[in-house]
Amino acid sequence: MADRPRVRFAPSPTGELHVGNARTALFNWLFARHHGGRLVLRIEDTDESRSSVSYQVSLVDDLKWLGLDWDEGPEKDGTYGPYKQSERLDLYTEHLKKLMDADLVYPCYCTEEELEEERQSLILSKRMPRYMGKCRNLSVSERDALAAKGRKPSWRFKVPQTTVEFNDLVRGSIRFEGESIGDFIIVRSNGMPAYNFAVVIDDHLMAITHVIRGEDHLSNTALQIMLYRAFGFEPPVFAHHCLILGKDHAKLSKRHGSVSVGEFRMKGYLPAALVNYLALLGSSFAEAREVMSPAEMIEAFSLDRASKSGAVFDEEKLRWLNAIYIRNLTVDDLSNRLRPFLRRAGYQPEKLDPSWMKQVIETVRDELTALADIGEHIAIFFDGRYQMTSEAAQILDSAGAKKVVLAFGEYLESAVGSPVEIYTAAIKHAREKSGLKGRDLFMPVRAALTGKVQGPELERVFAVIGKESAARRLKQAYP
RNA sequence: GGUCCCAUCGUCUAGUGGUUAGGACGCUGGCCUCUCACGCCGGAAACCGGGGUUCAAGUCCCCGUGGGACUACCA
Repeated sequence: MADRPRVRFAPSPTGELHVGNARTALFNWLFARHHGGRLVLRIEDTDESRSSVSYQVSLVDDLKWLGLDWDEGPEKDGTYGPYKQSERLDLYTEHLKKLMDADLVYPCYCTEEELEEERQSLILSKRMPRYMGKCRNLSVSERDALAAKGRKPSWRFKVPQTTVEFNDLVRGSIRFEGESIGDFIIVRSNGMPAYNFAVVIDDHLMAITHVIRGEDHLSNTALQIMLYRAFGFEPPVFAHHCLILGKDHAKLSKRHGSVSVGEFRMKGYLPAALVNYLALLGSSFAEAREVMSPAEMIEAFSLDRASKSGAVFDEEKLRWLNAIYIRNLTVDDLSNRLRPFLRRAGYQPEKLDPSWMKQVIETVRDELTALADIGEHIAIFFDGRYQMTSEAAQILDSAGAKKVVLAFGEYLESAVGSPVEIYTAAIKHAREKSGLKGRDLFMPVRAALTGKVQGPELERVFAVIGKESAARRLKQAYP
């Protein structure tokens, strides 16, 4: 293996960053960092109609959010730029000329309608739908005639009838027979390079040593290797990792639910948790540990531990990891990250007392599995927000419960001391007054105080709510 | 249909010829506890099928079967 590998992540800015692509980026990142190589970020925006700069911005933003930094690419100058395909057009033209001179390509004047027609008739006759090479042997006068009609040609590569074989780093030896491949377009009639053409030129010019990408590119590899051969370029090493699947075992897509990094971000997943989860999907590390820091992942990463079969995305497991990461955050960090989610839940974090808020967060953090869940957990701390559930009302609906709550409230009126002291004494008072203990003692207090039958330790809840608010709530429970 | 890839608990995976087939999520029983969560202890749960090779096959080979990807002037 080259001692300083150069790898690349080459997304097209035609949508939000998909978790599958994020995982490809992660694998490339881990590979580069593990081997002390370089990661190139290249924007593949040759589809003018689908690409947009706003997607490019969000893509770059999501990668940064995930903590996956690159060494060359947008915002990072390098000697192999530009790193955006739309800025490399002259390079493609130049390379097309080389193939023209070598007579390895030809112009194709077929319209999309004609091609579609051919495809349909091939399907009807149960044959493989592929381009049959109609324009391959057009004479000069025929070409001129077509051009005179105003037709702009696309350029097709003359696919050689050879076998293509290569060694995939995760899958081993793979071979394709040339006959099944039709002459494919390398430059479109609008002058833009097609994917297989642009990648080969860019990967070569950018001195990419390892192409690590999803299994969905496996069959493209054959076409690309043909182009490498046509140019006389040395192909890079290929590694095709498995795809992320949905519950139905089909490639993960929008219809399966959340698929973009942005969506998971909105739901309140921590970037570290998402990265950790993605690393676990379809790959394993030497030490069978599930929770790993980026440094540990870099250390243990190896492509030959990448699995070959697809991996079903399991949000439950992501949630579990996320909860662990949330618990490991400092309270200040958690508070900062929670702010936008609080706002979205209708709170005004900037108007709340920071130390009080810190106490609230400390109290509920153990039950938090995603940041966006914060709203439902902290309602009990706000007088105007907590609501009596039917289970709680049921608890309150007994003579014993009333006795407990009244006694607890009675003590509060003249109580002095710290909240914990007051709480402890009030409970003691209620116990003595009612003769009840355990569940019968605590549940009524909890129900009256929070309106719910479950939640954090009562003592902590009381400390956060405070004596006055507690007294008000008790009165409200038994007006 | 064609080409290519893949196949261990429901899910993510360990396993590289000899294991009681291990771990994690989820599920579940218990402990902790006023409750939930956290935490701790336990449980159920898998080698797609058939042929070989071998003293021995989850592991190697072949054939089925099943699943997936690709099959665009998208990447």
